[in-house]
Amino acid sequence: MRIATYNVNGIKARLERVLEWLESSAPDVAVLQEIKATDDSFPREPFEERGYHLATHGQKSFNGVAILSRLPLEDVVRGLPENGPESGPGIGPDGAGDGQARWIEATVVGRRALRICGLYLPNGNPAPGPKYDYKLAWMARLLTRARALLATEEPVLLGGDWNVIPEDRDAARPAAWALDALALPPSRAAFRRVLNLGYHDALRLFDQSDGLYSYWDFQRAAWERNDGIRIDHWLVSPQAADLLTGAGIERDLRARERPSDHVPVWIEIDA
DNA sequence: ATGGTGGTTCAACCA
Repeated sequence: MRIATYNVNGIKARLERVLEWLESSAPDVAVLQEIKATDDSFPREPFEERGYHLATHGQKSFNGVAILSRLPLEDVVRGLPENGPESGPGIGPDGAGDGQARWIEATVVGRRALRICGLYLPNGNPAPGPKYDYKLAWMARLLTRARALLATEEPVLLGGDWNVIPEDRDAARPAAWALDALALPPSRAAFRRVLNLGYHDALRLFDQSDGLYSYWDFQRAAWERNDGIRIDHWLVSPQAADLLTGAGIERDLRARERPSDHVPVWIEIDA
């Protein structure tokens, strides 16, 4: 089964690109981020006509996540649970913990049942500040959820725009990101805490090379200069890692007309 | 230090 993550940066503006990609890449399941649409305004029909089941968790103007699947989506959960008050600030700058639509999960049953989570982790800039506090609090909630999912001993896939550059080798110009919320040590440590639970960075199980990027800024000709970063990831549980047969980045999509600033990252899983 | 580009919604925010 081929499973992909794609930050589309606006489903309405990107609809044709996304439909082309579904045709050419043919993922069985896809998690989308930054749909920037409410559940009511998401263009469902083009996806359903192409044989995809669809679950959205959207909001007006910003954020928003979705899951597409050729197989039915079961037990859909929208929103990341809050931690208790003992675990630190769980609310964002707007006072809303789950007011931002950044998390969706569902089960897809092929030959195995897979729990698939799509996430759009807060950017966190500028750091320090309330937005960075929100990022770290959100990552603490994510860690709690990741731990609970691990306890099921089922294959779990955490895919999306993590807004974390895990290591310096994941940036063309690491020094330029040293003080950015995507690369600050607390961001990297919170990302590693998920790995330390036992999850694996799927791409790194197959490719240890430098120069693997999933995002190039629209500004300063970042794509033309290959000034990229790797921030879109699949973190997979041990039971899911057992089934993995490949992973990759669809870099070429960044060169198309009116692309997203992100490209899809996929995994292939024997399930 | 600033501004560069793009999406959404409609002056400003987010990335």
